[in-house]
Amino acid sequence: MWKYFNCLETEVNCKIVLKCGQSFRWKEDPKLPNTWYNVLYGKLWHLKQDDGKIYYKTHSDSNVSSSCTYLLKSGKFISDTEEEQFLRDYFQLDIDIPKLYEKWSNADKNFSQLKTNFCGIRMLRQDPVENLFSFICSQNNNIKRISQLVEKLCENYGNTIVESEGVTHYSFPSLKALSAPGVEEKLRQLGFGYRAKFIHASAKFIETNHGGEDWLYKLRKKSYEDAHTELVSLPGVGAKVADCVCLMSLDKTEAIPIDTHMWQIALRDYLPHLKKNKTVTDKAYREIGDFFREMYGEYAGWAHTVLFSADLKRFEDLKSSGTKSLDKRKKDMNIKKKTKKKKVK
DNA sequence: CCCTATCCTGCCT
DNA sequence: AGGCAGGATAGG
Repeated sequence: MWKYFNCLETEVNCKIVLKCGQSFRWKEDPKLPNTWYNVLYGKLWHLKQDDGKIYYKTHSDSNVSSSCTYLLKSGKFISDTEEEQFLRDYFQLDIDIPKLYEKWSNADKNFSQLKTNFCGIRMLRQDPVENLFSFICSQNNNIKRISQLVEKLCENYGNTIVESEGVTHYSFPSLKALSAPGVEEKLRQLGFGYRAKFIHASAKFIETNHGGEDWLYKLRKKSYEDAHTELVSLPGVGAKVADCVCLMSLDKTEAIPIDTHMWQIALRDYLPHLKKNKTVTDKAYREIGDFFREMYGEYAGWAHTVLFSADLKRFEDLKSSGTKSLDKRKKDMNIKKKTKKKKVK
């Protein structure tokens, strides 16, 4: 039933990688610990990491997979016999993470303290359509609600892939489905708020101005700068979302999304002089990105994800260890805000 | 260039 | 019942 290949946790740490906010659809199976499932490219996938191996199996009722637009780096479509190859591509296993960790540790003392507790954190190579629209949903939201919204997109505009144990699993919707008339109204009704307009408008924009999702895939072949410039021309896509898409699905390893978490990390540990800023200006945004790119090199975006995940994990641990520590952290943040305001005045 | 207000909603306190 | 969240945008 399960197939597998060898893969150490120092290479891939599924527990973190699948749940750190790169991708919003991986769910841990409550009955099978350390097991996750998700629909990718027309199939329902189950993954399990154990004993230096990654186990996997897939299901699909329909032949949706034959119509999916996904291409492996080799340029081939995925078929049943190529599932391992697909996973190696999805996890980008040709990239030697321990070696990169070594490099980043030498460049950054702060990083070297993380490397033992947070090993095996790497970028997934996601589908650009799912990646783009998930991150349009992400603005002014937390992971939990982003996941809920993404799921609603799939339920309402995706295809049924497989039904098992009373649960229907859907694919992520196509660009065409999201650009159909009435989508904005429907999404508003479903609780997307002002993001409804952006989702519909971006889908339509790509369809009419660029001729469909092929344009998105082709951004993989363009430079980081070019791809970024193209993406921010979409409605609802600013520098941060564009960098997420560049990094997570367009093979731009140097792209560094600066969200409020990374902003805090940068102020705290690397660029304290930016504390004078009230908001993340375009200039500061670039300064932070350039700083990390200079320090970490070609795969700076991947290094950023390690910093980010470590910070996120700490925060979640605080949360689950009781409300006391959460309150304390919140209070700390409030105090900081107040003192900051005073300084400005 | 920097700053501010506004956009929606659910989840949290 | 009010604050706020893994932002984007328009306008001053």
